[in-house]
Amino acid sequence: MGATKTYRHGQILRLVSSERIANQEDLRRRLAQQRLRVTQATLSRDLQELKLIKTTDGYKTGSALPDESASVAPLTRALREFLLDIRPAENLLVLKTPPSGAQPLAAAVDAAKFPEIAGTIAGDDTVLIITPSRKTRDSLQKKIEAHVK
Amino acid sequence: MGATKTYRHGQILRLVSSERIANQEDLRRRLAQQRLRVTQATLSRDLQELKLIKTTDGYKTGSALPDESASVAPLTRALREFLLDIRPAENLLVLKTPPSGAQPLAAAVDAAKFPEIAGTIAGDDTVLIITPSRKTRDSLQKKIEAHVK
DNA sequence: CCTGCAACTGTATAAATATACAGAAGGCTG
DNA sequence: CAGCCTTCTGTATATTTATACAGTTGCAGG
Repeated sequence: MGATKTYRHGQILRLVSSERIANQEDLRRRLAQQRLRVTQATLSRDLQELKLIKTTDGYKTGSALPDESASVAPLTRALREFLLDIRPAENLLVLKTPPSGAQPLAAAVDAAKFPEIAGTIAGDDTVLIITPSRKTRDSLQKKIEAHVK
Repeated sequence: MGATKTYRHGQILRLVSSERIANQEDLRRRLAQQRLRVTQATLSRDLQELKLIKTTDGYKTGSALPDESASVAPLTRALREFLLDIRPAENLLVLKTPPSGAQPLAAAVDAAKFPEIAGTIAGDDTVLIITPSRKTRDSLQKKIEAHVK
């Protein structure tokens, strides 16, 4: 019974990686061209099983994601909006923000998942970033400064 | 005017990374607890701007994704279903399947995008995989065998 | 002060996606 | 072979997300 499903999954993966499939209706039509006639409901299930992800640029496999864009853009935004000052101190980095700017900024920094960062603590107008060493702190600082330029 | 939007974005990033936000209604309620009252429509726009992605496990940033699962799972499936025998021959790998199993299996193998594979040819019950060298063939063979175990 | 414009948001609704339910088909056990 | 699972799928519908449109607000230039 099950041969067609696996085959369909293979075809879905192929299509998705080779062209832009904007939604399930698109995909259904595309498959129909190859004699694979199924309903949207089935495709909804297929896409879940294949763990394909809907992006603004069509469905993608988790690995084939543009990366960066998601984590970096909001960080740049947050830094532009909130960052008043950067104060290095050995293996620590202190970011100053306007009142109540620290929480959102820290969230954006955390979301960016810098490998240098051991942890962050945010108060009201101050974010403390802890890195393992002076060297990693320096590397991180450079990256952050690059964002605001 | 725009201060609240950026702040809201920061909060969304924080929430999304710290708890499971299954849908926009969830997110709306969660933000409302913090005096951030906006409608689902606004959140739909926010999530797009932040490039957050909806997964079965809630919204995620592109970087914080589980990975692998997408391409590997269907291959395992296909191998379990179709693979009868593996026959190595120098830089070639011959996979035997039941009648008419070759096309779907080849589709799954292709979709997995192994770096070792130069190309595949599928007949009715035989898939021929071509790799650049004996060494790469060996590497590929090991990977495939690992799937069926 | 007006006028025009751009950014932001809500309301209402369209579009897209997920799912409850039921039926068909294959396999397994006794 | 009957009875019983399990898998897969379609239909119909519920749920979720995106968007057309309109209103508000702040700001820039005249």
